[in-house]
Amino acid sequence: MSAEAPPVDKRRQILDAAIRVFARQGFHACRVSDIADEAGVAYGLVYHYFKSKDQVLNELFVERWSLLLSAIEEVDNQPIGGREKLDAVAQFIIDSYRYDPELMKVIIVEVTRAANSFGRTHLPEIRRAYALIAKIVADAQASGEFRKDVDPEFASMWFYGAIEQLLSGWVFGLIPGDDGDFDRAREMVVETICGGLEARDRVTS
Amino acid sequence: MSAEAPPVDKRRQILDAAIRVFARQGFHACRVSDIADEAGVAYGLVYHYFKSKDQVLNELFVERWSLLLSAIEEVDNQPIGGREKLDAVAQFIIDSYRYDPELMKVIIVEVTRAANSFGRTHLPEIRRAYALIAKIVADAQASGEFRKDVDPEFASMWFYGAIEQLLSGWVFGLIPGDDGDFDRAREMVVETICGGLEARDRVTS
Amino acid sequence: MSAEAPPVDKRRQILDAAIRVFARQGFHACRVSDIADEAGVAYGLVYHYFKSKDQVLNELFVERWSLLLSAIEEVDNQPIGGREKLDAVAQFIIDSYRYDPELMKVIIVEVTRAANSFGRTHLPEIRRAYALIAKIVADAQASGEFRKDVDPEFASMWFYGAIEQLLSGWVFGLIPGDDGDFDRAREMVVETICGGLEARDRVTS
Amino acid sequence: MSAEAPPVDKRRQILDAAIRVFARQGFHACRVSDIADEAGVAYGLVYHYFKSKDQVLNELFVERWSLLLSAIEEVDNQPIGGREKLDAVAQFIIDSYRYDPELMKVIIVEVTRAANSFGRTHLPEIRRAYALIAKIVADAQASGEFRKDVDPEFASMWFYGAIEQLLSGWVFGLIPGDDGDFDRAREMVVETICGGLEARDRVTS
DNA sequence: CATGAATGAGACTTCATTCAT
DNA sequence: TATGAATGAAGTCTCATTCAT
Repeated sequence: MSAEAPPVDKRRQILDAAIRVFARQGFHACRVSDIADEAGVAYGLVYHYFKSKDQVLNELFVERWSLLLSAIEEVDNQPIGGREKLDAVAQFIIDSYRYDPELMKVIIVEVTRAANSFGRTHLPEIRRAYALIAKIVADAQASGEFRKDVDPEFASMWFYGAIEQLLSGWVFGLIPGDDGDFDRAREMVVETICGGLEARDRVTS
Repeated sequence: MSAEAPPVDKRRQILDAAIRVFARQGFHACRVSDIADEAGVAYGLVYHYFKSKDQVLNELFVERWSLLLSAIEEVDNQPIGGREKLDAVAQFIIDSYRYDPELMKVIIVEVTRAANSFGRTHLPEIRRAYALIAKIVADAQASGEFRKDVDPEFASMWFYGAIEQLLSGWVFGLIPGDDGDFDRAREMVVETICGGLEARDRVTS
Repeated sequence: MSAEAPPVDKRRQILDAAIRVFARQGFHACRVSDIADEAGVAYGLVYHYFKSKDQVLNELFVERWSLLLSAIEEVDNQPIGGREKLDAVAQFIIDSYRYDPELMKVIIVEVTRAANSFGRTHLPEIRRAYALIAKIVADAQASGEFRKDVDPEFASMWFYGAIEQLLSGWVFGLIPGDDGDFDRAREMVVETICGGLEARDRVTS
Repeated sequence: MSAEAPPVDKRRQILDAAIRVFARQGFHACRVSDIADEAGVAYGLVYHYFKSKDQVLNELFVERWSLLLSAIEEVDNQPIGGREKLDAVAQFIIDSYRYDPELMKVIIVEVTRAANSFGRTHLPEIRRAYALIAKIVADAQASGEFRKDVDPEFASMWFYGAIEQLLSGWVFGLIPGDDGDFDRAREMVVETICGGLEARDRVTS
C-alpha cells in the first residue's frame, strides 16, 4: 500500500469554508474565490462540485433546514404537551446556534431573513416549519391546554419570530450570549409565550 | 386659473420611487436606473440629490426609524401600564405597515433583517428601539405589573421579534393580511406576550 | 444714484480662480464646479463666459503665451548680441514664474508639457516660440558670435528645455527656489549654454 | 515539427498593447477596452493581471525607468571623464527613444512630464535620476574637469531637460528625427552643455 | 479531480454641459 | 447676468462562470 493522500472530502471542505466565509462577509459581499481560498482549493473546483455560488448556499440551507423540520416533526410525535413540544423546538433551534453559530447565522441572515432574495426560493420549506409549529399550537388548543382564541398560524409566527430574534441578537452581539444565557433565554421565552397561550380563567378584554 | 408649474419635489419623487423599486425588486437586485425610471427623472438626478444608491436607502430608513423611536418614547412617557404601552408600540409598528407596506417591507427586509450588510450601519439606532422597549418592560416589572424573573432585554427581543415576524409574514403572504387581521393580530400578540409577562401566583418550574 | 454693487469682473474672477484650481488639482482632476466654488459664483456662470472647461484653459494659455511671444520678438529686435538676447528670454520666462508661479505651473504642466492632450491644440504657438529662439541662435551664428556647427533648431530645443526643466524643478520642489535662486539659475544656465554655443578655437572631436 | 501552442505571454501582450495605445491616444483618452482590443484579449483579462488602468502605466514606467537608473549608475562607475559620462547617459536616453519610441513617448508624456498626475507617484525615482546626473557633474567639478561655479543640481536639471526636450521635439515632429539626427543631436547637445561646463581661463562676469 | 487563465456582461458613479427661471 | 437643477453619455472595475490543460 503506497502512502495515500489523506481522503479529504473536498466537497465538504468547500461547504465548511463557505459557512465561515458567508458568516464573516455575507453572501453578497464575498466572492467565489474567497470560499476557495478559505477551503484551500482552486476556485474552479467550487464549480466542479456546485453549479453556482447560489447552489452552495442552497445546499447549506437545505441540509440544515431539513434537520430542523425532522426535529419538529419528531417532537410533534411525542406524547407530550404543547408547552413541552414548543420547549423542545426552541431547544433544538437554540442548540443549533449554540453548537454551530456560524451556520445558523448564515441560515438566518442569508435565507430566512432574506426573503426578498434567497428566502424566496425556499419559502415552501420555511413555511413548512411555521406550519408544523402551528399544528403543535392547534393540537394543544384542541386538547384544552392552550386557549382557543388565538390563531395558531399567528402564534406560530410570533413564537418562531421571538426565537429567531434571540438568535439575531446573539449573532450581532445585542444581548449576552454566554453559555448559561442560552438555556435561560429558552426557558424564559417558552415560559412567557406558553404562559400567555395557556388556558386560564383570566378574562381578557 | 393661472398655468402654474406643478410644485414637484424631485427629491421626494426619487425617494418615493425608490421605495416602490426596493420593495418590488430588492435593494441589490435593482439598478439606479430603475429608480430614475420609476421616478421619471434622468439617471444623473439621483446622484444630484444622493451621494450613492446606499444613501437613498439610508435616508428612507432614518426617516422612518426616527419616527418609530419618537413614537416609542412618547408612548413611554404616557401614564399608562406596561401592557398598554406595549400595545401602543405594537400598534404603531403594525399601522406603519398597514398604511405604508412598501416602505416597511424595505425597512425590514433591507435594513433591520439585513444586519450583515445595511443593518450594520444602523445597528445603534436599531438597538435604541430594543432598549426603549426593554425599559418599558423593566418599568412594568418595577411597578409589580410584570413578573420579575424575565430579563427585560430578552423580553424586548422577543416582543419585537414576534411583531416583526408578523410583518414579515404579511410581506411574503404567509399569513392573512386583510384589514381586520392587523388589529386582531396585534391584540393577540400583545395579549399572549403580556399575558405571559404579567405577574401571577402561578409557580414556574 | 442707488448704491451699486461693486463692478466685479466675474469673467476675470473665474479665470483667476481657474489658475488656482488648475495649479492645485490639475486640469483633469478638477471639476467645473471647483472653479466656480473657488471663484464664488454659480457654476452655470462659467458657461456664460466660456464655451467649455477647455476654453478656460485655452484662454489662460493664449493670454500668457502671446506675452511670451511678444517678449521674445521684442528682445530679438534689440541691437544686442545672441547671449544677451537669450539671457533676456530666460529672464522673461523665469520672471513669469517668479511673479505668477501658479499660472506658469498651469501653462507648463497642462499645456506645453501635455503635448498629447492640450498641447496638441497649441502646437503652432508653441512652435513659434521655438522658432523665434532658433532665429536668435541662427543670427548669432551668422554674426560669428556662435559656432556654426550646431543646428539652431536643436539648440532652441535644448535651451528652452533646460529652462522649462528648471521651472518644473521649482514647481515640484526638486531644486531650491528661494528668491536669489532665480537669478543665479538664469545666469548659470545662460552662461553654460551660451558658453557652449560661443565660437572659439577649441577643436571638437 | 510538433504542433505546439505558441507560448504567448498574455500579460506581456497586454503591456505591449498598452504602450501602443497610450502612445497613440494618450493615457486619459484611451479606455481599458482599447488596450484589451489592441492586445486581442478579453476586457477582464486586463484586470486579471493588473489592479487598475493606472497600474498598467505604473508597470511600464517602473520597468523602463529602472533600466535608466541602472544605466546611469553603471556609467558613473566607469573610469572616464564627466563629459564622456554625460555623453553615455545622453546616448542611453536617446537610444531608448530610437529603439522604442512609443514607450519613451509614454514615459515622458504621461509620467515625467505629467508631474501633476502620474509623475507625482514616481517623483522619488525621477529625482533619483536627477541626483545621479548631479553626482556626475559634481565629481567632474571636484576633479577640475568642470568649472566649479555651477550648482550640480541645477546643471543636472538643464542637462536632462535639454535632452528630454529633444525627445519631446521628436515625439511631436517639431524637429527632424531621421536616423542620423539622433547621433548628431546627442553630439551637439553634449558638446554644447559640456563645453559650457568645462573649466577654462575665460573670465565670467 | 484539479487548476486558474480567460471571458464579458453589468452596475455604479462622474461630470461636462444644457436650460428653465 | 446669474443660478443650480436636470440631463445622459461614458468609463472603470467587479466577479460569476466557462474552459483548456
